[in-house]
Amino acid sequence: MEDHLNFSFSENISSFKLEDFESFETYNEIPIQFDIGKDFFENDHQEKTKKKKKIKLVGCNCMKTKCLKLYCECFANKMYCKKACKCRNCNNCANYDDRDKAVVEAFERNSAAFEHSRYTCTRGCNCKFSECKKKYCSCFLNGISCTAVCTCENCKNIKIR
DNA sequence: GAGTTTGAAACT
DNA sequence: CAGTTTCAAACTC
Ligand SMILES: [Zn+2]
Ligand SMILES: [Zn+2]
Ligand SMILES: [Zn+2]
Ligand SMILES: [Zn+2]
Ligand SMILES: [Zn+2]
Ligand SMILES: [Zn+2]
Repeated sequence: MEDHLNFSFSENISSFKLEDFESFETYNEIPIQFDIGKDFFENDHQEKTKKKKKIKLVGCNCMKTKCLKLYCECFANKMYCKKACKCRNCNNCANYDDRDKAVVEAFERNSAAFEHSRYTCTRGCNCKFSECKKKYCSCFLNGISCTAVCTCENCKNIKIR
C-alpha cells in the first residue's frame, strides 16, 4: 500500500494522510463537512454539522471504466466498491494491481485528485445550463450555496460575488 | 425502464 | 493551456 502511494509522488501528496486513505477503504466511508440530501448516500442526514461526518455511499453503476477513474464515485472518494455497487468489470477492489496503478495515475493527473470530490464540493461548480438548481450542480447537490469560487452561468443558487 | 441532459474527468 | 470526447449521474418521460 505504502509503496504505490509514495512511489515518486512524495511531494505532491505530502499533505495526504495515508492512514486516512486506508481507513476509508476499510470502512467505505468518507468524512464530509456538511449535510447532504443525496440519493447516493444511504444514511440519514438530518443534522447539520460543521464537523466531519461519515457518510456511506450506496454504490456506483460504472459500465466502462472498471471503477478506476474519478468518474467512479467510489474511487473518487477513496473507497473500494462494495456489494451495493452495480458496476461492470470492477477493478476497484483490494489487492488489484490495476487499482493500485490507477491511484497513482490519478495523482499524476492531479495531485489534489482525492482532496476533492463531487460530494465534498470544495472547488465550486462550473455549471452552464442547470442554473445550479438541480443536482447536476455539485453545490446544489451538497445543499450549499454557490460562492465566488464557482464559475457558473445564470446561477440561481444564491450566489455571492 | 429507455432516452436525454449535464458538467466533471479524461483525452488530444 | 483550450477544445473535444468520454463518462456516469441526474433528469425527463
Ligand atoms: Zn464505479
Ligand atoms: Zn462502486
Ligand atoms: Zn466498481
Ligand atoms: Zn452549479
Ligand atoms: Zn456552485
Ligand atoms: Zn451557481
